[in-house]
Amino acid sequence: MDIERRSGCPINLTMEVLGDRWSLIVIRDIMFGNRRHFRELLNRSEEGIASNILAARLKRLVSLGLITRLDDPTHSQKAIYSLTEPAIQLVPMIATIGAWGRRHLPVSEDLSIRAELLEKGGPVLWEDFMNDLRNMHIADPIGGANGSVTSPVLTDLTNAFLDVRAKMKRRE
Amino acid sequence: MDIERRSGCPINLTMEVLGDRWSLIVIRDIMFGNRRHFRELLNRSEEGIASNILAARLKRLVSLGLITRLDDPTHSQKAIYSLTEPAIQLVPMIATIGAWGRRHLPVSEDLSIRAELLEKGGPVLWEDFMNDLRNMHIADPIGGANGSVTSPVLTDLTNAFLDVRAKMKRRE
DNA sequence: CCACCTAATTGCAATTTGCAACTAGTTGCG
DNA sequence: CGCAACTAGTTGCAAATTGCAATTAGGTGG
Repeated sequence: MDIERRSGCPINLTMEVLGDRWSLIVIRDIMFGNRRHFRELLNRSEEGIASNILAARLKRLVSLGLITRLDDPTHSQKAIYSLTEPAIQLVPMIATIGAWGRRHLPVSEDLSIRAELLEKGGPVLWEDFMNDLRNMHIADPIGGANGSVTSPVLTDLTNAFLDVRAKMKRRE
Repeated sequence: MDIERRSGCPINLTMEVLGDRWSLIVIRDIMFGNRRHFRELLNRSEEGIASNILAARLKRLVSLGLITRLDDPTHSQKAIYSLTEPAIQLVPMIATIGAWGRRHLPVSEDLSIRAELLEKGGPVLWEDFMNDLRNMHIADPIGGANGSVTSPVLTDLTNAFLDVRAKMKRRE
């Protein structure tokens, strides 16, 4: 698969790659939710992606070099989706997007705590996170998928999210 | 107009607002090209936007509060489109998007020089640019549109772009 | 007064999206 | 073995969106 290349502008080309309603959502779930299998991405999606759309986006992202597809040794039909280096380098962009959305759009408290921490952590935290992601997606994608390789940064973000969600539940 | 609100995640909401092929392109042209009228946006577009798409996007961006539409006093049919504060705060996001695109996609030399300077300038330059944009779009949108209020940062970016483009022409 | 400029709108074909059902095969458990 | 549940998708179809070309309705300037 190839992009259209309406112009050589970096903004335009990035929008041609990621400028649809689902591509960045899929990358976000792989990156922050560590969803590494089709079913995880499908069933645990906040936004309720349809299976055909998910399949099409995964295929497209693989062909664009943003994710890789690897056979899961524990199940001959299972595939492990992992981020590539270009996708990992989206961390600063995703952090900036999250910071803008949190400030200007009607976000919910639980789903925006990670964006808040990511913004507060700044480039130093982003670099740590990117190094964690390299370990879980490039150095050892199988270990990253089955939980034997973890990310300290992601653990902190996830715990903060679960804390806020629990707090919200108690308030109900 | 309202967004769909599939979920309260900041990434998702931002993609619901800007996650299509044209919205950010239009904002980019207003912001970096200072295209403030319909015809300028239509005819001087690198990517060749169609008039119906441009009209629909302008209407949508106005209703989402990212741009304003003001009657041009020099021509009763002309409208001046200006950025609002939320759109001006997209500068860091656009800079980060441009930096990623420049690094990972087949950009052209002329159209990526601004992204390079914006990345090199960092948050300090972004703040200067945002203050310039406030002068040209919020404090005095008419002056900003007719050229009597200008932006030093934008002048530098534009000159660098024209230099590179001239250099490329000479090499042909 | 007429050509050109202004911001769109309209008609229509092609593409994309979204939903629901379905496929084809694998695995775990009794 | 036998069967339910799980795996990654595919298929069919209606609805919405996009993109192109032509057109509209009025305004301006010589």
